[in-house]
Amino acid sequence: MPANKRQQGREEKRAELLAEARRLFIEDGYEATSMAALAKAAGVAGNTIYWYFTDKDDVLLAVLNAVLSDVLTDYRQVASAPLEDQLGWVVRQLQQMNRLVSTVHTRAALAPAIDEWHTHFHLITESLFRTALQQAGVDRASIDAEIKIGAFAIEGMLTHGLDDAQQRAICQRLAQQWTNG
Amino acid sequence: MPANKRQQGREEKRAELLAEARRLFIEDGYEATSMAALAKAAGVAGNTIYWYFTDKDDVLLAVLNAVLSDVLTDYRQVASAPLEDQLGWVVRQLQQMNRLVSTVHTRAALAPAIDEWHTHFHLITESLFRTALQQAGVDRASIDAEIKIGAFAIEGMLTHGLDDAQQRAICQRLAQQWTNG
DNA sequence: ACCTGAACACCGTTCAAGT
DNA sequence: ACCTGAACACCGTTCAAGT
Repeated sequence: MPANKRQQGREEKRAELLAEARRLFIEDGYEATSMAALAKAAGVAGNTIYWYFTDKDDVLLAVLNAVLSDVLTDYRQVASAPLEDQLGWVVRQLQQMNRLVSTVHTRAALAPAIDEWHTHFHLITESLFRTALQQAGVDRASIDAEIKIGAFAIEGMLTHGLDDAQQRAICQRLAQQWTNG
Repeated sequence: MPANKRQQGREEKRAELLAEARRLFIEDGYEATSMAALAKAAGVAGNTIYWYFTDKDDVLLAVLNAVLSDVLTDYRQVASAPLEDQLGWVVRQLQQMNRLVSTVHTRAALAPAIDEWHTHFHLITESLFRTALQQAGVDRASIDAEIKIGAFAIEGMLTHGLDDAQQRAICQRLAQQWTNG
C-alpha cells in the first residue's frame, strides 16, 4: 500500500513499481502477469504504470536490467574461482529467473527493444566468458565456439529444470574440456 | 478458398487447417498469429477451428508433431553420416522452425499439454543422440552430459541466428570432442 | 456433424478529465 | 506533473442458432 499523490519522488515510485514487477515476472512469469495485476499489486490504477513505463516490454526491460545488474555485481566475488565453480554459481544465480530466459527469446522476436537488450546481454556475458576461458588457457582457435557452447549450455540448464546431479555433471564436463589441452 | 460444408472428410479438412497453421506459426510466429487470422487464411469463420482443435495450444501441438514427424522421417537418410555432418544437418533442418523453439518453452510453462510434448521431444531426440554418440565410441561415463550439451547447443544455434561460419565452428568443436578419447 | 454470428471475459493501451 | 475511470481495439473462447 504505497503512498499516493507524490508523497514520494518519481524515481522512488518507479522503483516500487519495478520491484513489484520483478517479483511477479519471476514468480508468475511475464505472460501470466497482466498489467492490471501488476497495478493492483502496486496499489495504483491500471493505467498509472504508463506514466512510468512506455509499455509492458519497457517494464520487462527494466526488470531485466535490474536482475542483470545484481548478478554482475555479485559475480566479482567468484570471478577468480575455478571455472567449474564459476559455472555452477552462475547457473544457480540465474536459476531464479529461468522463466525470463524464454520470455526474452519470445519477446525479442516481437519487440525491437528486447531484441537489442538480448544482443547486448550476450555481448556482455560472452565477454566475461572469454576473459575466464583465456585465463584458463583455452587456445584461441576454438575459444569462440567454446564460448557459445558454454552460453547455450547455461541457457539450456536454466530453461530445462535439470536436477543438481545433471547440472554438476554438465558443468564438470565443460570445465574439464577447458582446463585440458 | 477450401470447399465448405462437408464436401470433404473431417481428417482432410483438419489437415488443411493444420497446414495453414504450420505455415503461419513458422512464418509469423505463434504469438503473432491470431486465431482469427488463421481462420481467415483457411477460409472459415473464427470459431470453426474449435470444431477441429480444442484450443490454440492444441493447434500448436499438432503443428509440432507434424514438423517433428517430417524431420524424424528425413533423419534416417543421414543417420549413418559422420557426427559433424549429422549435427549440421539437424541444425539446418530445424532452422525453419527456430521461432517455435522459444514458443514451446514459453507455452510449456502455461499449458500442461505443451509441457508434456516438450518432455517427450527431449526423450526422443536425446535417445537418438545417445545412439549416435555410442556408435562414435564416446565413453559411458560422460555420455549423459555430452547429450545435454549437444541438445542445448542445437537449441541455442536455432534461437540465436548465428551465421554459417559460427554454426560450423560449433558443430566441428562438438564433433571433435566426441570423436576423440 | 458441422458451421456461423454474436457475445463474453480479458488483454494492453489510450484519452479526456481531474488534482 | 501525476493519477484516474472510462473507453478502445483486440484476443482466445463459448454459446445459441442454423444446416
